[in-house]
Amino acid sequence: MKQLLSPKQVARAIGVSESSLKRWCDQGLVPTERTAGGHRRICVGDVVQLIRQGDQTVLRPELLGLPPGTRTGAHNRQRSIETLVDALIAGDAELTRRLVFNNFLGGGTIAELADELFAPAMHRIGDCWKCGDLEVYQEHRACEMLARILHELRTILPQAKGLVALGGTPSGDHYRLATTLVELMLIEAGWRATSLGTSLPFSTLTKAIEKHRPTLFWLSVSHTGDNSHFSHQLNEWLVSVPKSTHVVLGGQALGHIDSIAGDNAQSFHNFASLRQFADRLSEQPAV
Amino acid sequence: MKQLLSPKQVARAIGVSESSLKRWCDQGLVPTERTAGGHRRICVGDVVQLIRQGDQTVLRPELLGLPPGTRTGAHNRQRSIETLVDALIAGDAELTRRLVFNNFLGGGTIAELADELFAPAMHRIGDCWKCGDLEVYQEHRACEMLARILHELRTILPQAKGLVALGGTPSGDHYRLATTLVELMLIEAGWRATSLGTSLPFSTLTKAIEKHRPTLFWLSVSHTGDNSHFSHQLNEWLVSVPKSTHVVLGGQALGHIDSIAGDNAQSFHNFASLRQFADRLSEQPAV
DNA sequence: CCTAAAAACGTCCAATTCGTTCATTTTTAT
DNA sequence: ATAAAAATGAACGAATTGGACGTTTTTAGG
Repeated sequence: MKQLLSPKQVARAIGVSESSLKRWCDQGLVPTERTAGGHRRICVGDVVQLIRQGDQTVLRPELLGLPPGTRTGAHNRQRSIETLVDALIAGDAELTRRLVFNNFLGGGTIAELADELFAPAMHRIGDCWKCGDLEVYQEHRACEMLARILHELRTILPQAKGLVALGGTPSGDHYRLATTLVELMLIEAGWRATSLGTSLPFSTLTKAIEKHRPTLFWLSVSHTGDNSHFSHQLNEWLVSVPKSTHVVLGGQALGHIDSIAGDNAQSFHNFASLRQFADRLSEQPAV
Repeated sequence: MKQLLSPKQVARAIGVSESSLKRWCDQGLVPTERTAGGHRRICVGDVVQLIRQGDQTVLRPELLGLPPGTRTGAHNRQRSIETLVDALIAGDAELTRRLVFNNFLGGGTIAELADELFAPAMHRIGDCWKCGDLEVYQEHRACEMLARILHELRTILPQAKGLVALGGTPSGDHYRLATTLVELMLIEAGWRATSLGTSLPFSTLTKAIEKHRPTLFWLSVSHTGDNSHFSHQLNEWLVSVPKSTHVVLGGQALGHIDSIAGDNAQSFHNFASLRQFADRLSEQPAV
């Protein structure tokens, strides 16, 4: 439920006078709702947008339900990654949350955040895991924490009523983060995106597409059992997808796949390019 | 035929105080009927009209649309479950959220919510799935939606600094909801509970316990591959857990397990009894 | 049908917010 | 460097909000 705040609360949270905030509301810089009596009500998501777009400093993040210690400003991405990795491995949920929110409020799209922060961090954790430097539970816990924070971010993203997108991961692939990130990114880009979850057989993907007729369908492939078998199944499925649905593929495990069949399927190696593709689709809704 | 709501219900739905709403009714801003005794009754249509056309009186339409549970009557719960199942199957995230939040804010603990709402609903969905009445993606999507809402609930639970609890699901068990529910329930009960995630090998559980020395460790078992093999591994692990950690077991798949080794392990069949056990543990922190 | 608990009534009041004006500070242009 | 323009923050009376209270109506359950 979107939390509504009074101008005074918002003003105190971001450290400006109530007068200025009211003026911004009246100028349309901040989407404002009104009570029947004429009092302004502002929802947290819009405040967050204001903070991200402008260069407002958050003085009292706790008033917005954001983690304490949240500041905006220049961030060293490299340092952020390292700190984040440490926090994730240590299982420090609070620190993780603060780091993510700091980077989110500092501006930049979800796609950038995914490419420059989450992907490198999880990649690094994956490496440590393979080297045996990490316990399984540490890796799993890290994913859990990030997933939780992504869900939290989702609640403060403005929800548009754009085109429909669906997606998920194929059978045997239980990696949830990537598909959740795609969902978030598309929502930020104005889509009505829904992640169907993980480990979905191709047959049910077909059913979902038949039922919801999405403009975009993403398949996040982080892990495949038998590569050639998967490749075969994938291509068989791809050609069966109706032309009205654009299929996009992504994920580490795609490197092992030879070719991609179907003339409305494409694979992407980062979130930024996928975002670009999605934006182009949105601009020309006539398919 | 037309649904009538009390001022309190409408007030909560649109996010204003009951006083204000009553004033608006009396000013004629909201068409209001009266009972013989003088109580106001507002019909849903008028509220949505007030919101839609409302020159500027948009607040929070998202809570509208259901007769909020007046009391924990069995009748009402039954209806809640059915509505929830429908919403989950249809993939209606908004309605699902509304239902869950209404039931939570209407009073009752997480344990009650889990036993009386989530468990029956998911059980029903599981049944439909087995009967083939449901697509795989519908079941997965339902889990995704619920998981997201649980994470949201978590953010509004007060975080205490009580005893430490860890938990998760064993290898091969990817069912996330149950372990998340236990985590939530324990947090509500004042614990510092962390779910380590799903599909965790017993060896890493041991490592986690060694590292964090939790007072309580839960294992949520919804799915086991080979029952006898799992049973053997489980019992072997149980006896290896240090005495300072109480292990609790739960989940549908536990019915297939014969016996439970270890004198500090116990199994539970519902959330309420687990909650009781956790409360007793909290009261006598000296172990 | 009757009883007790829960919800809603009407009223009151302190706190908050409204719209406006105005002095002060910051930015921009000459 | 100076003046004009724009943005800020404080102050004001009027209006709105939301919580508290004791009383009355509705509802749930024996």
